[in-house]
Amino acid sequence: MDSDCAPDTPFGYDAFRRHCMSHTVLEMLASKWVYLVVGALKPGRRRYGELQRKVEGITPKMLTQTLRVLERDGLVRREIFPVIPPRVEYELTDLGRNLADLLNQIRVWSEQHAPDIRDARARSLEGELTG
Amino acid sequence: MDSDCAPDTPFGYDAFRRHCMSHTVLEMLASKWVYLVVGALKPGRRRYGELQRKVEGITPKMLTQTLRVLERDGLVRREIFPVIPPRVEYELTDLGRNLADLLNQIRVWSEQHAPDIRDARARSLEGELTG
DNA sequence: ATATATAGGTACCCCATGGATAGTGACTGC
DNA sequence: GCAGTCACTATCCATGGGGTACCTATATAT
Repeated sequence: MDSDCAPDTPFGYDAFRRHCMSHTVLEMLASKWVYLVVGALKPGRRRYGELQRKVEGITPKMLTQTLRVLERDGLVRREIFPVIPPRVEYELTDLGRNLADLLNQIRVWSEQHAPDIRDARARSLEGELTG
Repeated sequence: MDSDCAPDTPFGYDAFRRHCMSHTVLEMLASKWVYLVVGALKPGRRRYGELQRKVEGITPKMLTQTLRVLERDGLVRREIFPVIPPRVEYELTDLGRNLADLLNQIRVWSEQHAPDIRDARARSLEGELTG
């Protein structure tokens, strides 16, 4: 799990190796909810309910789970205001903002190339049916 | 599922909306095996077994499944040579290469920032124990 | 002749994880 | 006094990721 998984690579880490720390980081990032929650936090600090409304279809369980993972890994900061009804705000850390720029590019790519992929899927289905 | 999920966004797609095509694209990309297989194909065309050795820990089932999804979505091309023992080669399409550059940045990020995240996790655990 | 290795997969089973639904506490507004 | 707000937690169920075994057809080794 330490950096000695690939001493010859630029940063001493190699995500292709299953027990390398960078592999587990990739595992954490490989979630559509991580993309979307980080994307929703990119413009600035947000409350729980705002995130839930922005990320359509996320359940409270998955939103909480995703936020806790991001907090644990130092990408998100959580601030609780002891008022009633409760008020909790989330914001990206420096590390989180750094990552958000990259994840955002992927999100934009998926929006840009959605038609290409839809066409590819259609062609693939077509080929399946006609032989 | 069509582009009318967000007519006002730059490309007519919005990944935050659950039934938008770009959301399903993000869903497809949100897999560590997609990252690693695309990363392994980035330098050039590769055989099945080469991919299996490069992506440490991937099972034949997941490798096949991942490659089929990438092929279906037009990111990877598959070429079969009818010889014995069988020979099958995979390579990125133009669309796949385009994506690979982005995914590669994420993989590099995860290698660069693995120590930061390890430290954050350690601090998080520490806080749990001491209160 | 028999055993083993290769290459690129399938077939099968199991359990962890994701997803859906319901509930909770402490107030405020009607 | 009843519904609504807010940020969750608890519980159940189904999907799908993951592991193992197996397949075909040949070349090589014993």
